[in-house]
Amino acid sequence: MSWTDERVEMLRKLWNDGLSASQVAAEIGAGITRNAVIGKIHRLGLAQRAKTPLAARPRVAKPQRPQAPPARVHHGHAPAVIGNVALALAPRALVMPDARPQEEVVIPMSERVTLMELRESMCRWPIGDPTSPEFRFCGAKSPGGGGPYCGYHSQIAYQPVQDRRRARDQLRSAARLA
DNA sequence: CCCTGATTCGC
DNA sequence: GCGAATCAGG
Repeated sequence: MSWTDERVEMLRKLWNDGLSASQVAAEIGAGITRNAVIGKIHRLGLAQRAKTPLAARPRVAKPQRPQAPPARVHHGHAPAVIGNVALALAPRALVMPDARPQEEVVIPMSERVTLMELRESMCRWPIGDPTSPEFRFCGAKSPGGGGPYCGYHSQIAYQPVQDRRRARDQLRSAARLA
C-alpha cells in the first residue's frame, strides 16, 4: 500500500471537504490509517485546512432525532413500516402536504458511516441501497453499548406491531376529522 | 472512553 | 517519504 496519485487526490478532496483524518482514512481504505493520513497531510502542507468546514460548524446539535422524522429514512427495508412509525412520532409534520424526506438535510452524508467506519458503539441501521456505493449506516452513538441501534432507530426497530397499527389508526381518524 | 490533529523519529 | 507511537487536547 502506498500513496498513489489516486489516493492523494482522494485525500485532498475529502480533507478539504472537512472530513476528519480517521474518516478520510476509512474512506480511502486500502490499509491507510489515520496516522498515515495525518502524516501525509503534513508532508503535503495541507495541515491548515482552507476553512475547516466541519470543525468550525457549531457541532450540529444531536443529529439523532430530526425535528420531523423522515417519512422514509431508507429504502429497500420495509419502508411502509417505517413510514407508519414516523407518522406516530410526528403526525403533524408528516401530514403536511409539503413534508418530505429530509435525510440529506438533517444528517449530512458525511456524518453517515461506511462499513469500515462503523464502530462497536455505533448504530447499525442501514441507509440506502446496500448495492450502491452510497450505502451507509446511521452511525449515531447507540446508548450504553446496549442494542445495535441508536435511540431513534431502536424505536423504529422494536416498536411492537400493535403500537404501529394503533398509531396508524389514530392518524387516520385524525385525518378524517380534519 | 470516545475522539481530534500534531509531532517525533526509526525505518 | 512514510506512519506507529505518542502527545496534548476536547
